[in-house]
Amino acid sequence: MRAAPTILHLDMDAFFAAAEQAAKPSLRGKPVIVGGLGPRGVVATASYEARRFGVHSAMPMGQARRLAPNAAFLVARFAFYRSISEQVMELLGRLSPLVEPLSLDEAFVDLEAGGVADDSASARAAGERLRADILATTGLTGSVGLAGSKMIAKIASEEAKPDGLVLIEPGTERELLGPRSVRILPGVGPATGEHLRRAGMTTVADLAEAGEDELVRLLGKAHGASLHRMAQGYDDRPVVAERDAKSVSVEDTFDVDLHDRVRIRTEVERLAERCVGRLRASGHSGRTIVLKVRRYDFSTLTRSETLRGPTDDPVVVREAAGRLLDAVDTTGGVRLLGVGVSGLADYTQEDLFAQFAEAAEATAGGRDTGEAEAPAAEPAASLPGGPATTAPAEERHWSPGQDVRHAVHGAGWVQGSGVGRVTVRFEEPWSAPGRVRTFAVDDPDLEPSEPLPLVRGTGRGAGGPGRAEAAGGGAAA
DNA sequence: TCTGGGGTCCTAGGACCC
DNA sequence: TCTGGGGTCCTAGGACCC
Repeated sequence: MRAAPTILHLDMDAFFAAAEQAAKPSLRGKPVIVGGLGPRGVVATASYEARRFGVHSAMPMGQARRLAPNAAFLVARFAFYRSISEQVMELLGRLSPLVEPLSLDEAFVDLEAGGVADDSASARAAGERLRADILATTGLTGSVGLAGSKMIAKIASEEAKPDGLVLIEPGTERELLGPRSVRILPGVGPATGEHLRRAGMTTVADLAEAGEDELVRLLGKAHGASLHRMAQGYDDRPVVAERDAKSVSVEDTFDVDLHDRVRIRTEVERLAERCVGRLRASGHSGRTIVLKVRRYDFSTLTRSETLRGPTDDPVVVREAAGRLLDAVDTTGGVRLLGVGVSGLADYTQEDLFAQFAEAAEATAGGRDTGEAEAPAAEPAASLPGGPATTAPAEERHWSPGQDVRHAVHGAGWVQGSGVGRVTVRFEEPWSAPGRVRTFAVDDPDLEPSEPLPLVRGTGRGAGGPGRAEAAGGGAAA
């Protein structure tokens, strides 16, 4: 809590969808929906045009298709969004050493710590300059909230959307919050909201008038106490630059439920190896292995096992996950499987002794030479997001939204594919809306390519044009 | 075409220890 | 020995967030 509104919250507007519109001129001004395109996909982000049809984040894709059948439906390209995010975060870093990213498209910045603002006027100026810089660098708009606390800054940026800035003068928090729904407070979701409603509290003012004792009785110690403070407009959480990861996990929802026990085991092992790949990439090892199973009826359970010491050995994690699976009843079918590791330790501080003991124990049954094979064993999953990570090598798969390059027609993106054909629109971020052409899916002139930068000249970020990775050449026979 | 994937934090009970 | 109380670790589940 401070006397000047020097805590800034940035929230990029409809980030994934806006990035796609910036990359694809023909989609500007049109409804765009980004998310999982499979039979069980959900919406990650809907453009403002799509929101007018009632489409929103976390909505099942099937429902989104019914509401907005003419929208462009695109697969999420996380590597691309990450490259834009890095450019934005770098701009934030110029304002202050205290930047706390919350996700790819959202962050808090402590302007006071950066020495760029110490009152309302200077804070507003810094916020407006930031918005202009983001637009110039990425071609995208972001909304800014400024306030004396994190909570209020976040509420302010929400209020500012889209493409705006809202500053809330310290001292006016309570009158601002009072009449609003309890749901605007961070930490009040559907369940807590319903809980409070049944207790007769629907507005923040209701909450503020309730005693702390009552809220604690209703919601538990931590939640009740924190809500009591938030409702008064009181929030003194600092902006924290680096927070260590606490867990790493991967999960897959299958297009159809899995019944075959052997297949289920194979998938768990694959997930374990992917999880370790991510764990190692982050420079960690971990002690607790978690298996997650969602059944046909959406009921979800987790089983965990804590090892004697941290590990980043794929064999150890795979075998632990396998043991956990042994104790789970999967009759009726499995919709989702996940494997996670928590209790993270710095890779460099890893207790090799414990790891050896653990490996020896887990191996009792028959792993041969231990260490040597482990690291290189499974280079497979090359980081999240890459559309083709799970695609079989033989048959080329074209995802809607994917960037491609054609030997004759140049840069474009996949609009759709089916029955042996793929439709490509040829345009670039800075070009006019382009033309559509159709090819055979195995056309040797067509290859996947890297995203182009959104703003011409700022060559950084998206990896630059040209480099295609055409695994093994297009003539897959 | 009914429900993703990656996280965080909290609670509660039991085991175990002092 | 009729019975306490606190602290920590582990496990499972739930709410919430983007």
